[in-house]
Amino acid sequence: MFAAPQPDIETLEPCGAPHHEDCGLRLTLDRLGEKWTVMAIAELSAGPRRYREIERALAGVTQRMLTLTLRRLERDGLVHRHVEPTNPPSVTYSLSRTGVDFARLTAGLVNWSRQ
Amino acid sequence: MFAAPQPDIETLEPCGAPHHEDCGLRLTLDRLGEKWTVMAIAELSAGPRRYREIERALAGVTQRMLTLTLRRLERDGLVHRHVEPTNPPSVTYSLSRTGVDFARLTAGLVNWSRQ
DNA sequence: CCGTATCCCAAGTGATACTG
DNA sequence: CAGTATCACTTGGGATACGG
Repeated sequence: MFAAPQPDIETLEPCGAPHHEDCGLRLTLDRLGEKWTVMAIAELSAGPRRYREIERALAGVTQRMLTLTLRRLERDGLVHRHVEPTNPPSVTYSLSRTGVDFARLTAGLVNWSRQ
Repeated sequence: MFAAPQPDIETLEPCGAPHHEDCGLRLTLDRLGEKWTVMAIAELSAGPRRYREIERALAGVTQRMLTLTLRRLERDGLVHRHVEPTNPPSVTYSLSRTGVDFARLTAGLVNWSRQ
């Protein structure tokens, strides 16, 4: 994952404490709480996408938020960003191995949320 | 679950749009993003707990945030709140059926976050 | 097409004090 | 014991405009 190792669920308690805010679980949860992350991952789980394609798929997202979301995902190793230096430029995003795992995880959330 | 039905992952896109903010997935994700929710659920997954016990388990939580968290979980049907009208009062929280399901789901998140 | 740069507001959270 | 009531702060996110 993208951060430090973490105890199991029986000793989960201190994870929210000030001195534990950088733990892996917290990073995961914070990410899930971000407004556009899961939808971006879902869209990319269907295959590589260009910036504009993702923008269209995520109805209502602003360019600012989409860029922020994708950059964070890239920083954390969940997506790859490939730039084709044409004019105008062409940028393609795709899931990394970790990103695919994450997508599987969130698919479980999606299903659970339906019933 | 605690809200409206939802399309599957292939048609997930509009879920973040203004007119879809009340969908089940969004509610689930927002809840996961809340700071103390998952830890409270984890603590309760080990058995019923009194207010003070949860407070001690969630190192760093304020009374305000703990109450807010538990009230939201109760409102959404994930935990039960049982008041024993003694003096001083004794209040016990426990997971509902749905809460147990939710705990299982988050356990997956915990494991994934560890590596 | 693919972004950056500002400005601004509302929500989530924390600190602290008080109470039946 | 199990909360409420305020206040103050920080951050995420939206609106808008501009740029290579």
